[in-house]
Amino acid sequence: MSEGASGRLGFPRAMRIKHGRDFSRLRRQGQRIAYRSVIANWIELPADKTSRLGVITTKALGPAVVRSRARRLLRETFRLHQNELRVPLELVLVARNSIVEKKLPDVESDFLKIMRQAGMLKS
RNA sequence: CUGGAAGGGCGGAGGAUCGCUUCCGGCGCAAGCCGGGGGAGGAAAGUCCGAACUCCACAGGGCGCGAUGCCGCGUAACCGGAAGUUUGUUCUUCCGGAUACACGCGGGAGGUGACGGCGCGAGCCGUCCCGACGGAUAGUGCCACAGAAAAUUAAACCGCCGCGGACUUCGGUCAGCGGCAAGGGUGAAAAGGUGCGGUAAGAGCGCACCGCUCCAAGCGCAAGCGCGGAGGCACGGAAAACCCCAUCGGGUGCAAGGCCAAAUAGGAAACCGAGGCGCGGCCCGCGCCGGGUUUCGCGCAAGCGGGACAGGUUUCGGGUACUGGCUGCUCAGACAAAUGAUUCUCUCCGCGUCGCAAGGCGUGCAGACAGAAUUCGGCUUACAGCUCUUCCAGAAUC
RNA sequence: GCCCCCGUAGCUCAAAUGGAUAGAGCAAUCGUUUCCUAAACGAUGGAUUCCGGUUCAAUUCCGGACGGGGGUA
Repeated sequence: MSEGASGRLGFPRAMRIKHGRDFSRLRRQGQRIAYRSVIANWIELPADKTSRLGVITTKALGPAVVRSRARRLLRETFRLHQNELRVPLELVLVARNSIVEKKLPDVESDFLKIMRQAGMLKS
């Protein structure tokens, strides 16, 4: 059913959170953990659904080129590690200021630390 | 060769794997899958100008408001026409329009800022630089402080000169009545300047020269320049104060505006025509309301759509870098917003290190500024490094 | 994306149509008082966001840049 079962690591547009009400629902009702460059809000989904991701990069982060890069880093991180999740999630990642100078491995380690702390990773 | 100034050009190349997005073709009931093509910039930025396009009313007239203001030439998207081409209202080329009160280039007043030259001097000439440049004689107001006086019959504070008078130590002193714009002083600015004559002292009062104003041969498409002549000289500054004159501008902005399956609330649209109410900043004017007739559609979120032709290849011509044709590929289109991640090779540059050197090794996100959002032209700002042209300075060589 | 506003000491505000020393409160520093601190009193320093232009003269007028804030589906 889900692409995770086939081992592929795609991230098409259908897996993105687009609506403002979805964002505000997750920010208000979801679990929340912040670590270094990332804040995560999430809600667990039933096992037959696919995970969805939304990314928030505020204007305080910097100009457009900086915000775009932060968004791409967070999206790439989620794409590479989506199959390691124990259950599907609706997830919102918020970039913090410290992400600006970081490279992909740093962001990956921050993300995995949060997911491990939340007990969301497969053992 | 090194450094500086001004003005141009470029802003890595090729590949692999994993992703995103769009178009075309194929498969599939569909979700989607497979193959192929495309996928950020010179500033995409700031949103400072202007234009296209959109709807509001057909965008028209007046008032108000805003903008622009020497002259000439040039220019985009867009619009129209013709020819060729295409399944096509597709695409290409040419011609014309559109327009500048966007902007670019050139020129001319002006400033007299910098340097140089000429002249006793006032001043003039040359080179470079700046150059938002209608009107101060349409009117109203302003020019602080200082100064006697700050703008129109200019003006006597210190002065200069004359007259008669008083006093006198016979040098002059004092007050009075007149004349004078030369000198001093104030100021950003004091009502032409330099000299000679003239005079009681002075004054364009007279003369020469310089400047100014007016006329003007001739030159230039024009702004304008100006041979020559006339006038004793009038006209302070500021319109980036209000304002006057001329010209231009209606507002709105792709979050404009258009189409629409399903669901929800129950109305909505078109036409007819007396009255009431409202609306561009305001008016002419226009819109809305209730009534009748006809029709089934409208608003909101989603979706569709508005939405894209600018570069590269080959070769030819003209040039200082470059640029124009020919050929011919067909090429971003998202909407919590694609254009990314990892990595290899090659060159460029910086740093470290080894080496006499050539170069080797290591290191730094190809290393700067920066990410399309309706389109086009311009302006401005940011920018590692490479590179070209011209000029200037220094060093070396002939 | 599009459309609008605003910039004066460290902070909050002045300076009416340009005119000379840019002012006030709080804060800061120093001193007096006190055994010490606070309060009080006295004194001091500190600013027109930046770059050009107009003008004799610019916080004020004009142009540009920079920074900050707001509206709009």
